[in-house]
Amino acid sequence: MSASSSHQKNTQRERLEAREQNILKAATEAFSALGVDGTTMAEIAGRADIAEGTLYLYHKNKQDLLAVVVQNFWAELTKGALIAVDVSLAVMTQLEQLATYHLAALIQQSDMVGLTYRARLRHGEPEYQLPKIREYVRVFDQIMERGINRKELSEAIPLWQCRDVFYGALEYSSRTLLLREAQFDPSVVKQLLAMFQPYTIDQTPAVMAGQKDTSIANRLEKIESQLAKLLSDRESN
Amino acid sequence: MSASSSHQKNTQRERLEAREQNILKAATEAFSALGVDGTTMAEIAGRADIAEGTLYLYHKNKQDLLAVVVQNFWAELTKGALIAVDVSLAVMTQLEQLATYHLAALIQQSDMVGLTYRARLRHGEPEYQLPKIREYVRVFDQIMERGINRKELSEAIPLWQCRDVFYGALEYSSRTLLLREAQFDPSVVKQLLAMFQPYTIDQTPAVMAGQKDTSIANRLEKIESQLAKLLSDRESN
DNA sequence: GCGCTAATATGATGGATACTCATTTATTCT
DNA sequence: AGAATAAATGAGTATCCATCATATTAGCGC
Repeated sequence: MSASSSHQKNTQRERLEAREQNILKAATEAFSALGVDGTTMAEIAGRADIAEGTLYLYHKNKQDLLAVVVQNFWAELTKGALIAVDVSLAVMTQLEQLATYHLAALIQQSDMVGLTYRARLRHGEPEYQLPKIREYVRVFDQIMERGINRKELSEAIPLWQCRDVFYGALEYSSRTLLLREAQFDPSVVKQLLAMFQPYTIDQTPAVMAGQKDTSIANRLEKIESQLAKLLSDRESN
Repeated sequence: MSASSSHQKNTQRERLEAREQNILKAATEAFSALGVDGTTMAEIAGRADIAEGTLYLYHKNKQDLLAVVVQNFWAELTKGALIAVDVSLAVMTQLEQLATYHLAALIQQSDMVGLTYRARLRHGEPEYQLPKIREYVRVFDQIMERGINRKELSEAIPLWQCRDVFYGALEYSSRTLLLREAQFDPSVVKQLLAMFQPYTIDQTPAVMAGQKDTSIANRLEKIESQLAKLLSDRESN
């Protein structure tokens, strides 16, 4: 029956897929624990229960395997970020959620940050940027775009510069926290978001500001009309 | 004569020092051009015109040599930063000078950033921070301290978080600019500094704002009271 | 079930490189 | 000048990435 043959095929494919996953897991754990230079291909092969040569059927070389490991990490991070951000809330709240998620992830999986820097170095130099990281960064961009569409953020906001401030500050903060052997610190996120405040268009205050203006204008108008009345009275005398 | 012997000693020491400098220069250029993995000890030895074994009289191993190269870079950067910052100017201007200097340096010597990440990885893992980098970072801290002392910055300013925002944002920005093959962009510095504005205590504007407020409020009140008097006088007539 | 073919897995092997060490060369001191 | 000390050398070693000829397994028609 075709079902049986396709079942065979599936188990075969599944075995290959499982092996692929085994290698990925083994490599991730090894790189993470021992560092890139501390990890030999033999070590990875051993952890994945395959021969050293077999690794090269799945990955061109060590650098390539590292890139796959790192890309996988950022892809998973993207999934988590999309879950962590609640699109229905205010944009600044979404940013807070993303920042919190990002900072916590960097602290918890700090090894991956180092591996990411290492994976970027292709020997054909042009300081490549990994596609999965681009996708991850898009989560931030999407929030900002929503903010502009919803008129919660100024259209004049310099998007890419904000992005660099956002991710740059969080990465450096995570390193600082790790250096102090400190835990996640929500004040980092709070301070960072406060710096974005100037770009927000606070809905209610806009109205309040208008009210203030009208109150001054009203007082001025009243004064003007009273003055005019007085003057016209004086002239008529 | 002792002068002659000391002269001998000096030239000897000078020769060793010169060799040390030769090695440093050769290693810096090689690492910068070829990357850490692309640079062999033989390559460095060749560029420094010495035998491979001689390298190991000056540096324990490749990793150690890399660390020296990177430390030297940051030490030079510190010198430059201290020159670039004019202590007599307003603190926000000093920050602008430092940011400009830092961003320009990162763009111009972007290889060094990658080498720095590589140098941090000691095999005895604890994510060491290089002393010369700490010194460099102190330039920022000193400016901020000055700002607090001079009452140009709020005492409540979260120092280390600002530091991470500052350096994190600039490093990420430099990467973005390089990725776009763009040049130095002063707007990056301007936008970044604008985000620090809330922490400043603007001297003259504070007074001016006070004057404006009191002046407008006072003028309105004065006018209103005068009007009220006139009106009441009119009524009494 | 049974060959035949194609796909997959293996580990011995080659080449490259970081680092060592016995030996050689230079320098200092008397 | 000559002994003693310091510096330099490069052949040798161990390790590791990557390859490839060989071995094993799976797919499939009969």
